[in-house]
Amino acid sequence: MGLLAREPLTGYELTSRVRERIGFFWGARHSQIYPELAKLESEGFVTHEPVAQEGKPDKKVYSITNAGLAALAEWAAVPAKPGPTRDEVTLKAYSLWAADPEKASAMFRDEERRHREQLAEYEQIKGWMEREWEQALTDPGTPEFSSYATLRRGLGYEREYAEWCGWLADSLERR
Amino acid sequence: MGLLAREPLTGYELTSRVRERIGFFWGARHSQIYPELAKLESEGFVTHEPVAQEGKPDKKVYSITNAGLAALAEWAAVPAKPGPTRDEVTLKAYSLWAADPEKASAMFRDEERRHREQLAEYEQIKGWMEREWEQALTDPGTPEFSSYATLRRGLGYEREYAEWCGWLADSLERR
DNA sequence: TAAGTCATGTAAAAAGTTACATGATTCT
DNA sequence: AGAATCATGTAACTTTTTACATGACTTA
Repeated sequence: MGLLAREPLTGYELTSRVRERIGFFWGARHSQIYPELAKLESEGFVTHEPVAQEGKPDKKVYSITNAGLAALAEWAAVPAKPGPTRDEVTLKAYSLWAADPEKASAMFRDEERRHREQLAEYEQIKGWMEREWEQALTDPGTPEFSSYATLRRGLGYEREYAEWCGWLADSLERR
Repeated sequence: MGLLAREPLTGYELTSRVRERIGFFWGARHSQIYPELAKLESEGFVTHEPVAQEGKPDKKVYSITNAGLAALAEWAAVPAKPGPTRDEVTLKAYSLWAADPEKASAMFRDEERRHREQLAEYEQIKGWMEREWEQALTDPGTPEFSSYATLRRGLGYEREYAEWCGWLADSLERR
């Protein structure tokens, strides 16, 4: 719904937006999205308009309703109950003492590289946002500011993760 | 299994260890743990010994087998496939533009406070580990080092999260 | 006397993933 | 010719959570 509040989308587009735009902190497959859209529609939070297309299958363009936007605004400011974070890499680190140090350090080097790549990508996007959205970013009431805020979270997360992986790999190599 | 590799435990103790020791990066309730222990036992990765107690219910003390330790060591150095991270707080931030800025900033201040508290707790434990485990922490082949490594991850995670929440709350208040 | 700890399980429900199913167009 | 994109759904399966179920002892 956070995505539909910004622009009307088809289920298909929603699926790719989830992956591309909010993938680092939320995930959902199309098999989850289509039933969820139907459910949200039955609750009055979204509506759809059928759009016929030539040369492509017909599609259903979903948009958020006033009730949906109100529910979203309400939900966004209610404290989240602490759900369990699950990080398999950290879980592996907890049993690393039992593993082969060479394989382990290689694994963490690789993990570090991936986080640094992601970091570089976010840094690019951040630069783009600051150039393109200059004005909007001064106002927390714009979707642009919200996007920028979550991006900053991703940036910090990846930086911290990469640094930790690097430190751990260093420690394993200097044994 | 990562916990059982360190010390034999009952299902009940395992449940509390999961919460207390690895809670920030992994979660499991007792209703998941008991069947899982039975499954691991049928696969030969753990065994249990019944222990009769006076004044308390009898218990089953589980320990890891050689096969279990080998499987754990193997698993620990195999790259984790990137499972979906799910962070409801960041998801909320993505729709913050639609919410009441005052409620939103209060929520993020509160979130910040919680992360700072957790950070302080981890800092205490870190100090304790560095004092108590001085020797073991120089050797990545010890369980102590692994515990220390995951704690450092928690520390970095909480610090970054708290800082981001603070930045976001500041931004919302300076609107 | 009420709440908390120790102790182990099962059942039902919710959530999420993987696989099944189809089909035209466009790009390589 | 094969892969990718657009497009929407369902079914089976796995995982996880919440609730049900029991019971003695200890502490406030």
